[in-house]
Amino acid sequence: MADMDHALQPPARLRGLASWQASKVSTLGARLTARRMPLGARADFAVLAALEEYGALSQAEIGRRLGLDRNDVSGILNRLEDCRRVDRQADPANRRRNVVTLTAAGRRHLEQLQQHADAVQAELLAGLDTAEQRQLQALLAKLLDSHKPQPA
Amino acid sequence: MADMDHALQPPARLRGLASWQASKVSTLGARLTARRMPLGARADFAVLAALEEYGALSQAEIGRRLGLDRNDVSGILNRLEDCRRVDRQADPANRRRNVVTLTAAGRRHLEQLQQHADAVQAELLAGLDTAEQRQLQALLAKLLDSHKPQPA
DNA sequence: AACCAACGTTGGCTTGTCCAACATAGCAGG
DNA sequence: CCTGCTATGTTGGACAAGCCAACGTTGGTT
Repeated sequence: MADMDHALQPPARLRGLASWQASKVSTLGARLTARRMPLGARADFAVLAALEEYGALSQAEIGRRLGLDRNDVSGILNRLEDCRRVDRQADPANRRRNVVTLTAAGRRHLEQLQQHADAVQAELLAGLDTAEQRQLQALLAKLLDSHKPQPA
Repeated sequence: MADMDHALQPPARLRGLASWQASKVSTLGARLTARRMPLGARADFAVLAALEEYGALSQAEIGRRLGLDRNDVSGILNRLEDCRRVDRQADPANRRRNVVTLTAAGRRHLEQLQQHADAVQAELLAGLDTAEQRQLQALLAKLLDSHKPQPA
């Protein structure tokens, strides 16, 4: 038994490697998310959340805030616009830009996704007590802040 | 200034979402890794580390310990075998299995990759002090342990 | 003998991340 | 004015990771 437990452990060289750990936690989160959310909902959630918090944004601003490429923002907005969850119009003040706005349907969809996200969050962090969960979130946030300039 | 800082922040709905944070940290680690390591070296490192720590393994065991699919293990081993970094032979005791062994070249390559991994690790965690780094690693390890049964 | 489970392989599909090229629009210099 | 330079949005494709399906082989069970 103890032998089998030991046999299933990942090697020590990986157990303490933060980039490997983060990758595994990330795919774990992706699996849990996939069970509850419709297809491609993760990116949608991020974009809708940005619009809800900051109001109208250009696509480039969305990308900068979320760490996404312009290209991918474009595709996500196509999906969202098809479902009438965002409104995309040329900015009269700067015709290079598109002003993206959250619609009522988009706001409703955001709240739905938020519930799924909360459920996934609880499931993912179930093995940690409340204090540990907050610690983990704080440490990850600090780590990400320290790398802010880099993302595209 | 403070305005612009605020403008670049991701929305609050995401900042505290562990699955989103982990995903971002993961891609950050991938970016840092890609700058130093040859192509496809992350999976190679994991497999070589497993062989170094546990000795000869079957492909299925490698997959279980690393949370990888059999399919992907197969491909990784093709790469490693082409470079003579592992040896793959049918198990005489159970002809379904392949016994995978680390070669001297594989061991050398592992140590090289370990150095790169250490550098990436340091860069990734640079924004945290030593105590915070250990805390983060411990919390991630505990989280992963709590989900052990699930991975394929 | 017949059935089922495990193993390794091939092939393909989906996400997420990223890069290159293009056309348009604003801006700065002369 | 005209000439670059930058920013923006779009299209297309490359690439790694993760996953699933199917197949043939082998081992174990009944």
